[in-house]
Amino acid sequence: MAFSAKTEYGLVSLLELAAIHPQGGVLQVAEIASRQGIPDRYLEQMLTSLRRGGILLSIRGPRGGYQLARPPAEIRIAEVVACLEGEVGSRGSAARQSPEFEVIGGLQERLEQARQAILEGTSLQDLLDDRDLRLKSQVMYFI
Amino acid sequence: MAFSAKTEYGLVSLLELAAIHPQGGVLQVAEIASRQGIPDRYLEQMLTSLRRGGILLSIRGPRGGYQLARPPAEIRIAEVVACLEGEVGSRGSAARQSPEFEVIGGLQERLEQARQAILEGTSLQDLLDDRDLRLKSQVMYFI
DNA sequence: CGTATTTCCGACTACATCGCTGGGGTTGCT
DNA sequence: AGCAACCCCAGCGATGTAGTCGGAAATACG
Repeated sequence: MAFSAKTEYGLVSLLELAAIHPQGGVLQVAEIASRQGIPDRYLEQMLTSLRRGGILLSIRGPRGGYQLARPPAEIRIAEVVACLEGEVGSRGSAARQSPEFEVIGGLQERLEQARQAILEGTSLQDLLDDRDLRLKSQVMYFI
Repeated sequence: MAFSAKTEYGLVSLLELAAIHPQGGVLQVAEIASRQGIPDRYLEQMLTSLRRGGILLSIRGPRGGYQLARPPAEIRIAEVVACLEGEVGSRGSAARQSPEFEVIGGLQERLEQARQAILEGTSLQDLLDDRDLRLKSQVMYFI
């Protein structure tokens, strides 16, 4: 199932920050937003969530911005997604109590576990490597 | 990710119908609805979708109702889910075109494929077996 | 010290979707 | 004919999503 815009925007921003992390990179909201074509006042909220979740650090004032709190290899995507689309409590309508509903619930659990396994097994570094691969093959195409 | 109520209700109804399929079972909307505590006028719509999708057959008039169009082993859950939560066209917001967005898109594709693999690999018969197992162990508990 | 720049916080709006209800129409058994 | 079931579709309230806005707090810089 698709990510929400919140989650996409947050992940894209983390990718940008991860790309320049070895240089201790800091980026401003407006910078990321204009580069990715995202409304900057909206992106602000996602980056704030990520800071509250301990994934980003922020620097206030002029020449401020955001940077990763840890190296990309130590940031699991599961953590990021939980941080961005979480906080919507009260899961569904209390799950009916017939054996049939329980069976369906079990199926949903298996689906959720499969999803979680992928998100847990993917780090920001993995996505960064993927991006670099795409970038490189695009360059190859130009030659 | 969680199923919508539409999908849950549809699957539960199919389970009820599958349980009595060997007897060529037919059930009426009101029957299923009251047994599962679902609003009957709402359930009607799901069963109509399933009929349009070729998963159910309907019999009109008095003594009418719904029955499976095929044996439960030949009904894959993927088909059912597609039928129930489909028909929402215009996939998202045209997917931004930066390499970073493409990487995220790739991740979403992998998630979707994992989900689809489970749904494709599960038949209505599998869920029915699961239900019978739960039913049996509940009986054991009473003794 | 003052000002400009940046993040921080919370409220607000517009729009879509979801879960559900209702009003008839059609079919077909008896 | 008459009733019992499915059929179609229109609408409604609640909720969530995407995006906007106004202004407060922090801080680099002249």
